[in-house]
Amino acid sequence: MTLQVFNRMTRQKEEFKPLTEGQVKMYVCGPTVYDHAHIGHAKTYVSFDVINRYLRYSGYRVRYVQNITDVGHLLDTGEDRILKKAGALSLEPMEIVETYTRSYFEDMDALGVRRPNISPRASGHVPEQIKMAQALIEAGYAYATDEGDVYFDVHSWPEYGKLSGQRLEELEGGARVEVAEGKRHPADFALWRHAEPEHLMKWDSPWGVGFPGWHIECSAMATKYLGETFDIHGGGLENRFPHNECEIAQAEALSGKPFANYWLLTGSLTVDGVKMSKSLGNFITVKDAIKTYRPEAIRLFILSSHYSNPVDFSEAALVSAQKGWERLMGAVQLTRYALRDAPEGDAGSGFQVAIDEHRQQFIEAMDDDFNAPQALGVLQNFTREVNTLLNSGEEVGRETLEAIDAVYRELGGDVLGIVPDEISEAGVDAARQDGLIQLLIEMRAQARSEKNFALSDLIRDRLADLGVILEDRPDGTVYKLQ
RNA sequence: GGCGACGUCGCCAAGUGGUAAGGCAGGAGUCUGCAAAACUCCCAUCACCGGUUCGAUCCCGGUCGUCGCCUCCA
Repeated sequence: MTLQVFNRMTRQKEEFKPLTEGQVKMYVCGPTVYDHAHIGHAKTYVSFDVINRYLRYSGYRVRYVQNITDVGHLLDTGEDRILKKAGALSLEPMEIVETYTRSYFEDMDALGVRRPNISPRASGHVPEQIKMAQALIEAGYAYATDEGDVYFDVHSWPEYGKLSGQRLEELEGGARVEVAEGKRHPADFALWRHAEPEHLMKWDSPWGVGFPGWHIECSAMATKYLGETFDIHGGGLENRFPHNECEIAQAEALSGKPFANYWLLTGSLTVDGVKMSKSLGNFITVKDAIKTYRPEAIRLFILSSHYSNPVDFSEAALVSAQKGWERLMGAVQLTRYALRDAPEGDAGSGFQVAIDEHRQQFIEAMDDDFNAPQALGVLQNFTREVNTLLNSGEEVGRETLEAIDAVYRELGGDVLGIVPDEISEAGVDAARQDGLIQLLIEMRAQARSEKNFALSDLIRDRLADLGVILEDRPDGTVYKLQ
């Protein structure tokens, strides 16, 4: 079976065929860097991270471009988000941009999100945006006003609204926005805005001093790095209208070609049933979430529902995800313990059938529009079988153990990013810590053999207080770090 | 009002025209010095009402409800 994806543009599941055999060009709308990222961002970017990872696992070469919006994204008051923040903190706008860009990558790194191949900034691509606006004017799709603003003329582009199913007539009726001076139609959107003298981020242009509109950066940068047509355009569903719609209009009006072949949009994250967003103030930052939960558990929580569905955040859901993750990791750890002094040879090779089966099921799930929740189910079923095997008392040879470990590393690690390569605490002397714990385990074993259970339980309890959990197995005692 | 989704076990969440994965929680066991972990067993007819069909949770229509977008948001 080949990869199928649900294309929001055509509203159906389609076979994925990249423009160039073996290569995928993907663009995902990135964040506006005026505040710390929240877990709503995490949902979108972890989702696309897994899509990126799975495409690579499937053998594709991927060029993944995700922009950083650092100019032009206005509040409904007309203020630039970044300028507003800069003014409030008496900082240069670019200090704000730098601070939150770093913060964003810090958070995504912590969540195990692989960095895009290119993270272009809007402010670094102003010439490209001006050029595109100019071309749109020349082609008759945009017009400049006396004030020095440039607007896209939505009526000149009959396909405007095709992604979201919006019709211009309906928009007119529902328009609550104050119509800017000089617009021919309320739905016309800005490609370029003139800057007032006190405005800090501004550039020269054929229409005077100003700054680019929000939507045009994505069209300009996606086209620059991926070409006039590329394979996948991603982002959050809430940006479908007007942002994605405007991107399409700008790019396709100029090129006459499809902007992107497949539109993959993620469902929003809600908190107590309400969308988490900066403007509502009900957001939980990634930095806060990581203080309480393992990054892998946060990933598992996000991957527990399909990327295109909305997901409701709750403490209970996170706890449940973390427990589920611990169950998986129990088997991973058991496998790696067994591997330490595994007998050579292919004992237990009958298990290879189960390995192949589950690997196949996992691939089938992911091939079906990146169905991570189902793939996780496969991994959990696999885990039950692994636990049964490793607790059976039968000899399991190195070959089989390595094959099991490979499943966890490749599917759980490389693809889903929830199984770390090494189970150890960062920043501590792992070897010394391990030695000390082993010493205590030996002392406790001695106490147990003398039936001194008071002492053996004391050792276990005191270690548990330190976050070291001991588990007695027929073949000895193992430990887990909490 | 318009556009787009969704409504599956206590919670989260996959899925299929032929009586429904998985995780969490819960109950009963096995194992254990006791635990923990693990394993076994138990735990849902899929919002409601019509229709199509031999048969629908999955297809169509309607009702109710929830959410997103239409205004900044990933």
